[in-house]
Amino acid sequence: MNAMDLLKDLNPQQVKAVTTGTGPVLVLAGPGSGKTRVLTHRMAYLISVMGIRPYNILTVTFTNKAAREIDKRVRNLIPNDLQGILMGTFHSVCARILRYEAAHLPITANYVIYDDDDQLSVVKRSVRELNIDEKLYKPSSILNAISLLKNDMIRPEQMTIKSYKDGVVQKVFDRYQQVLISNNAVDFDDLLLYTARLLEEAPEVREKYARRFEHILVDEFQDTNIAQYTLLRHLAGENHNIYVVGDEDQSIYRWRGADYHNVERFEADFPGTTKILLEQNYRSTQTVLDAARAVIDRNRHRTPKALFTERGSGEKVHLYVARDDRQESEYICQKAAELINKLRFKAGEIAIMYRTNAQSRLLEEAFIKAAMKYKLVGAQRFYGRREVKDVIAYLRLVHNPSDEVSLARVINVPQRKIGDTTLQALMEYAHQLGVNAGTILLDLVQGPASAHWQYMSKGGVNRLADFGSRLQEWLELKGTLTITSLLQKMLEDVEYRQYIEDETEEGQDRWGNVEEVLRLAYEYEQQGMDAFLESLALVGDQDTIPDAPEAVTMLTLHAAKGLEFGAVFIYGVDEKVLPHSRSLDDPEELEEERRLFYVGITRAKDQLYLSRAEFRGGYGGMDTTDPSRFLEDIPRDLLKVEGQHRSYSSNGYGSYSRSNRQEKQEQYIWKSPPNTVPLKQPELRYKANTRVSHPSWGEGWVLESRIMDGDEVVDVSFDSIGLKRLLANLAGLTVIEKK
DNA sequence: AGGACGGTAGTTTTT
DNA sequence: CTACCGTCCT
Repeated sequence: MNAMDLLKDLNPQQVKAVTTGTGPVLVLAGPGSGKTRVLTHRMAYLISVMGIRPYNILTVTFTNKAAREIDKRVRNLIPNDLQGILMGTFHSVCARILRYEAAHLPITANYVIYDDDDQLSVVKRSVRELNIDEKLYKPSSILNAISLLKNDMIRPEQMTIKSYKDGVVQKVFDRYQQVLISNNAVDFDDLLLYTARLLEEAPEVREKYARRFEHILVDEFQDTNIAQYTLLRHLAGENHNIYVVGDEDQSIYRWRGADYHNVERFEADFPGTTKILLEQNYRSTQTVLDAARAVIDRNRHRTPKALFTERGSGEKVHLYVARDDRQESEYICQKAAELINKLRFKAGEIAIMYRTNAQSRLLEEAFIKAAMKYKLVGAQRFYGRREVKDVIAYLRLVHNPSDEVSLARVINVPQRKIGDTTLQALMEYAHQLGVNAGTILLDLVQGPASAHWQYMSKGGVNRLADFGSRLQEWLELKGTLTITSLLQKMLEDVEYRQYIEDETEEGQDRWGNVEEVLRLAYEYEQQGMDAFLESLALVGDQDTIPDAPEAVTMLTLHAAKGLEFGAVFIYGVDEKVLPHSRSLDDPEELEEERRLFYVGITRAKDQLYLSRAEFRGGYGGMDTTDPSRFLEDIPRDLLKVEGQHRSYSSNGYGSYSRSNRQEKQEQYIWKSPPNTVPLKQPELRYKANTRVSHPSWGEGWVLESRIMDGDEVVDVSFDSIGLKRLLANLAGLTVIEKK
């Protein structure tokens, strides 16, 4: 492909970004401005115009999805020209480097990667061994602290101890790391950390990679943490050809260690950086962009961007103020139905976003009631399922018998009468001798001849030895069988199927999940166990969720990043929800909440619906709310307020705490009775024994119809699917005949 | 080893 | 309010 063809569909800013010279480049790309487009065209430009060999290019992303997308799009531009390129997520690139450079590390090349659950179990064990009170210091909070320290590349001994808790974290951190190393395991953070340290401390390794990667490209740069930034700095140290793309305004992972100040650091560390702004937006209407800009402009430490579009101003932003959160969810459901039925929106073009997962519940209820299809993003994870983890743990154990976390997971699953006491005794004994439980287990296979036999409990030792010989056998088979056959053999040996597949539907599902793992294993026959386990650990299941274009998407604002929808609803734009109550006392966190709102707004192509409720279900009863402070920043003339409640006297967004106490009193009056002016009871549109027709379920008989909460609720027995409860206003039923 | 009870916490989650 | 975890009891 020649340069002309490559550039023909780009705007001037994009052309500049794609064709700029070598050296450090910082592309700040507003939402919808063609960030991925620029990155992929730049890669194609490097290879086909500048003649760079793919082997000398490194491209890193945060998600597998992004990596796949970029790969696909570059191949589209320059087919068959990517041989030798290294492209992948930070974690997978690091995993590869570490496998290759294991000789420099405290682990061997067949190390396993621990996920959150595994990490937590190591922390728990460490906490117990150190006699720390789990009530006072929750393992999950300690783990969180450890993770942040690792992201910042701080070793236990480098910590500043400001509180007793810091001291606890320090001790656990130290122990935790020892356990990981002795298990020949790394956690997600270690992948980055080990690589960053390796490049920092081993000049010959650093030079090798820094020379190879003549050009480095980074996606979503604003989300890098210190470890990632450090490793990039070292990798780019030789050639300085580092091309980073990002947007400070979309940095929403501070709590995971991401530090958008890396954008500022970048300019300082790489003098002569070419900085390019992409400000033309191809996604949203000008109204949406103006609202977004009004919200984000109040943040500091950012490069101001003037997003513009050629799409025209479009519709106003809808703001709906509901009485309570239930009504708010019903409103959204109803509006979504309207968009689909009246405005011919595809359900898949509609998304509902919220701050916390818990908020999805009322929405789901409303959708179920209205018989509307929806899909929930990020609810249940395939790899998080118990049976999947069990099966993987078996495989990991055979791959790396030092892995005590996996051993502990499977040694009594299915039950082998090896209880906690026996296992603890085994591990303690092993640690005293400075070896792993697996080592002892395998030695016990010799029976009473084993030097360790007498140190185990009488009852437990035989059962341990039994499991040991199983493990021994599998280890011997490992070299001869394929992954699939080995896995099948193991599952048969332990009668795993009988264990999980009971008569229930759930049992069937579970076995189905196991079969899915087997199927995945089959795909890795050629690449081997290392690659298979690595991909299980590092490849999320984002794309194992089937696409459902006929359903409305419900997702958190975080999960919405990088996506776009024709119509976007943002649910719960109230103080303490967005911004979240936990962020209120920290200005940095408030800025991040603001970015989160910004990300949500800028997902919308045509229609944006913001909603809030004057009463919201707290932990106990109902709480009164204040409108989100972010709403105040959106100019009134961009909004169309659609709420139907209370006075709009104060500022038009529903109650606002100008005179809070008085307001509250007033609201309580409002609450009881709930409808001071009783809503007119709508008349029943459907009666029992009426033949009706539904757009998707066909015909059925009305069994009963009544008014609930001011809505007509109809029970219909459909010929196709049986009994359904529907809202008359939304279901779109037509009467066929009356009996 | 599994069920019942009680206490406690209750954001976001690319890998 | 509920969902989850740990503990205790059978």
